[in-house]
Amino acid sequence: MVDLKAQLNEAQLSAVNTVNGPVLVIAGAGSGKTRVIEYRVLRLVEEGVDPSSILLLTFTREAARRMLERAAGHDRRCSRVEGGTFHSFGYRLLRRYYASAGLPENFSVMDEDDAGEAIKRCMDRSVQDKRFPKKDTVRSIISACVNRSLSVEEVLAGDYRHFLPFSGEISSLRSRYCDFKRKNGYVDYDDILVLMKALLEKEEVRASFISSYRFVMVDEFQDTNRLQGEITRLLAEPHGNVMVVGDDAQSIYGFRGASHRNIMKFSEVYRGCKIVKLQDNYRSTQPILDLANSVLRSMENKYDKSLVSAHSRDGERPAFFMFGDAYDEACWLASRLEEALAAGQNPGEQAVLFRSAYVSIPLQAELGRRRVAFRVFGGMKFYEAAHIKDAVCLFRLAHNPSDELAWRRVLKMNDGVGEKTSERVISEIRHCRGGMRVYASILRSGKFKGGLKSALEKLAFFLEKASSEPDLALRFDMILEYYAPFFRDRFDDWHLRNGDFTALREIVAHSASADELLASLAIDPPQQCEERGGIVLSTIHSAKGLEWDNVYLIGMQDGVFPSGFSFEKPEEMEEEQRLFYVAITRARGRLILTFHRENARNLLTPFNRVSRFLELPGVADSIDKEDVFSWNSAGRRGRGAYPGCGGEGEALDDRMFDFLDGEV
DNA sequence: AAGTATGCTATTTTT
DNA sequence: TAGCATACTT
Ligand SMILES: Nc1ncnc2c1ncn2[C@@H]1O[C@H](COP(=O)(O)OP(=O)(O)OP(=O)(O)O)[C@@H](O)[C@H]1O
Repeated sequence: MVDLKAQLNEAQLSAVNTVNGPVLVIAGAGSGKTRVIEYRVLRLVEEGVDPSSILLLTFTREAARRMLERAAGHDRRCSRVEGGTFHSFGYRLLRRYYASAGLPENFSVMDEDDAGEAIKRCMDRSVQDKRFPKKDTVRSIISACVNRSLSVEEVLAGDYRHFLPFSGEISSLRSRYCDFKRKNGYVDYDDILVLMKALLEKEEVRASFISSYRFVMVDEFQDTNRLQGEITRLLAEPHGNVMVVGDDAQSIYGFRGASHRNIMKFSEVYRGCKIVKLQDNYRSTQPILDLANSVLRSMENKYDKSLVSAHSRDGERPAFFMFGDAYDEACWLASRLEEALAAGQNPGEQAVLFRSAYVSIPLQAELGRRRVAFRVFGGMKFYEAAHIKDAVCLFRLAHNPSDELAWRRVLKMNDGVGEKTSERVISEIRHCRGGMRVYASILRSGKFKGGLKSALEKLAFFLEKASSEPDLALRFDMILEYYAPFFRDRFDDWHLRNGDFTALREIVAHSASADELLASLAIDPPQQCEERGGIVLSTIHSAKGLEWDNVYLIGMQDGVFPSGFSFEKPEEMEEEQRLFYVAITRARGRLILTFHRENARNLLTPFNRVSRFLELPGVADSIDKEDVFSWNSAGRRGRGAYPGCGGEGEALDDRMFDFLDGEV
């Protein structure tokens, strides 16, 4: 038995020991909320609760894996606890009850790319007006409707005023898109939640499935949306044993329909629930927390928190550096990281965080040049690259020949085949039923002529061969063989992209089934497939819940962080500020912020001012401004006299921000 | 008629 | 840099 008292403070202990009934744990960053879940799982299992009757819902699958792994370190049975995201759990539910959800057995999960293509296809028929929203915008609008439980009009009125005249058109497009999904057995991300909720309301499912989960825990509850809140309620209904954990000040997914409403209303929905507040911060030194507190205090929405280091840990004050351009910033940081590694620091304890993925590109180039190992989290995912998507669509087609979106992509790989020709071929096979042979025979039938004919014959041959190969890795090899000529033809840099296939093959080889593989590519995309270890480069969003000894927050330009898209929207500005709070509180002992002048982002709006967050009351006083422009890639010191950029420890003042508007 | 080359524009965060 | 509209080519 693990001695809980040695691992947890009193408040944590009371949360862990409240086994029955609803519990709300609400507390600031680094106060040990995740640890509460970990030890509560452990305690339940050690008490003899069947691990498979415990359900742990987290924000990413990785987070669940980490928590359960740690708990399993104390008691191996914990690894049998059911854990994952709402989406991954929902997917499993749909696999089991597909019929009740009105889905065919071989339904497939669309990623955003697929959803966009499907919408475009539904759009072609009606829309002419140039001012009509683009397919990706339509997708966001439709998604917002689902995630925020609003009508198209309401979403438009809130965030897309200029599209209000198209409200009717978008609504009908939405229903055409839904028809398309239903006819073709597709499920998009939002459908997973919608169908999941619908299933959980069915008697059949309640009796057999829900009742097998006797303890439900949800982490990061401040970032759940309305549907997820409902789902949580339904899961907990039979027994009321539900623990939710979160920090309203860390709500950073409002753009995706999440609302801290769920966590704020929890105690109203569950009257008499146990509320646990954790006061002590075990993660960071007090100087870092002082900065975080200043950010919290200057928020419009008052948070009644103040983070206090549990052991009054003192340490370095956060430092701020400015650079003349992105390259200087990258070189300086790369050097600093190299020094840290040379001094024996663990690369896995160095994290570079940024608001948007593109900010990290110069640093990636520089680290690559210096052969420093790093991993990237967030931003463009590996599986979204065109060549990977091509290979995956070939895989999908071999697995399920009624996958219309995969057909479109695969057909268009051929020269001379575009929108119209692929549509023609698809209309021939659309009403096909049966196995691959039926589809192949249509491709070979005399309906097609010339180059198209031979292309389709090759495709038919490949599909029959691949679909009859049971071994997934061997099937994947066939796919690469078929794809190779297209690949080399289409991508000049194909030799650079080749390594990705090796990585993809690894994933394929480790998958239990084609269904599992395809679902996990969509629902739980591998962030990246390169080697483990190395310095961490991550968007702040992807850094949620994590911590490192040294954190470098780069790209502190106003317009980058906070994002310029949010300037006019107070609610989004608050979210940006919460994001700043999240970023700061990832650091254990050292926090460094950097700014670089942008010379040529585009001619209209280079973001050359320092983030307004650094001007917030108390913030400047919590940060040491280091020598400005004192370092540059040429290794020169003090690149000339810049007004207001002088000496050591000088407090940030307005001049510093203003001079940047002038020519440097 | 359909496909493709070219040049313009907008460019966040993610299950 | 990708996606889209437009003009050009087959
Ligand atoms: N009672 C404790 N004694 C010592 N260390 C603790 C205690 N509780 C938590 N910690 C440590 O504090 C750090 C932060 O804990 P944890 O990740 O659980 O915080 P959190 O509240 O989930 O943070 P966040 O809100 O940022 O996700 C971890 O390194 C954890 O091991």
